[in-house]
Amino acid sequence: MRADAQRNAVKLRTAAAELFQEHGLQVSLKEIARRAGVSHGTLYNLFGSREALIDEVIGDLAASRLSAAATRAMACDDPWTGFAGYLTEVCELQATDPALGDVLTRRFPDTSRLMAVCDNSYAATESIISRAHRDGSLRPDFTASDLLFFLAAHAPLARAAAAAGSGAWRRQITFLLDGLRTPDPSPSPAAPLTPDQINHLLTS
Amino acid sequence: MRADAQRNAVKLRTAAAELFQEHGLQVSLKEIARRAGVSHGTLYNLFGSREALIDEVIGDLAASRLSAAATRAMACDDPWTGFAGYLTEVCELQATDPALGDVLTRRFPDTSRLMAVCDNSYAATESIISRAHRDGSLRPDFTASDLLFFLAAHAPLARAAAAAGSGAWRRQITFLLDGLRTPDPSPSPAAPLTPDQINHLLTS
DNA sequence: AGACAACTTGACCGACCGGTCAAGTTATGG
DNA sequence: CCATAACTTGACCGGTCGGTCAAGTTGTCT
Repeated sequence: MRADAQRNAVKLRTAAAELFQEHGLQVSLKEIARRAGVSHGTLYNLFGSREALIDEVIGDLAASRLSAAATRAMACDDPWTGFAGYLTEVCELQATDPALGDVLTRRFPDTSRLMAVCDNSYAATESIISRAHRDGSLRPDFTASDLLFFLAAHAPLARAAAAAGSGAWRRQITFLLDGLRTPDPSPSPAAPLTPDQINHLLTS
Repeated sequence: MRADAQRNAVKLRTAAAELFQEHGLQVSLKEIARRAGVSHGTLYNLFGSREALIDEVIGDLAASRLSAAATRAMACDDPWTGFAGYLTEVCELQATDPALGDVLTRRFPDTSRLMAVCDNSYAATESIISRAHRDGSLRPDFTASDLLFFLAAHAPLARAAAAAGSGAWRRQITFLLDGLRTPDPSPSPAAPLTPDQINHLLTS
């Protein structure tokens, strides 16, 4: 790769990272090129597709943040505290960084790394949840797909609230957590989604 | 108004109603005109703006459905059952009818009737909630704005889930309700949004 | 220095959107 | 039956987007 191409790639990556974190993963590619001070043709040359760009820019970052949250949760002595902390932390990431909100909702099927990140994260979630199940602190009918459903639903509003300087979303997770550690849970009225189902539901 | 104009208005209204209920209130006006078998110029002639069309098509329907749910809730002997039923019913409306999901989230500021519907609905919600507060069955820190926040967050996913034939959203409201009737609620970590704040947050 | 490959550019494509308006059509009242 | 006001139409405007590609530029290697 020629030196100038390398420079442009760097400019594009940083512009993309900025815009992704500001406005989510759907920002227009032309806008990214504009911010990078480069023709949009160059962007297509160097990356070929939005997915490739996303993968390069967000993949590692998302992987490290999510896995950090997961390992922190598992390192927690108390399974419930670990679970609650994990949920809170992930919501915080979503509120803070629109790109991460989009990552978890799996809206970008053709990003190989990112999908792997999702899968890892889902698996980690399952561990955290089942540890809390065994502990008896988490209601037994709550599944990883329920958590993912919740996260997907709250990402946009958490983002909006955070952008407005409000922590209103924290109230929601407090309510949810109280519902999840309840000693006397109501019967759940429907079967949980299978991983395939929620995957399909989110990507559609 | 000439007879043919009247006919076209009817065609447009029904086409709009269909598309609103299928895809939400943001469908393109040209698409509505297409489905009505009429030029889009005619749509602009007869209604002038998307807001006017929405108001005419959705206003009454939304008002009647929402107020029906609210009166049913207040008619309930047990305040908690009334509250829980109201929440469930509204979620059901959102899951069933994308247009109603959009109504509650106040995304259409220039629709006078619809905004009135929202305000009425919000007031009704406050009554339902405060009745349950007085009763002691609902945790005291839960406000109407919390409910609206929840509804706004869950509308899109409930819709998607329902479209996929899944009642997964019912699980979420079960968790929430258990968190709301908890005898030993956690302290809420942030102030609730004021009506103005949540209004601004949703319309932005 | 010069040649050649690597790279960049921006015009261009087709598709959407909301919105306007002159010109043509049609209902209707006298 | 016809004049006219009411109405409809679709081309057009300016804007967005993703995406392509011929022509021009520039780095690099000998």
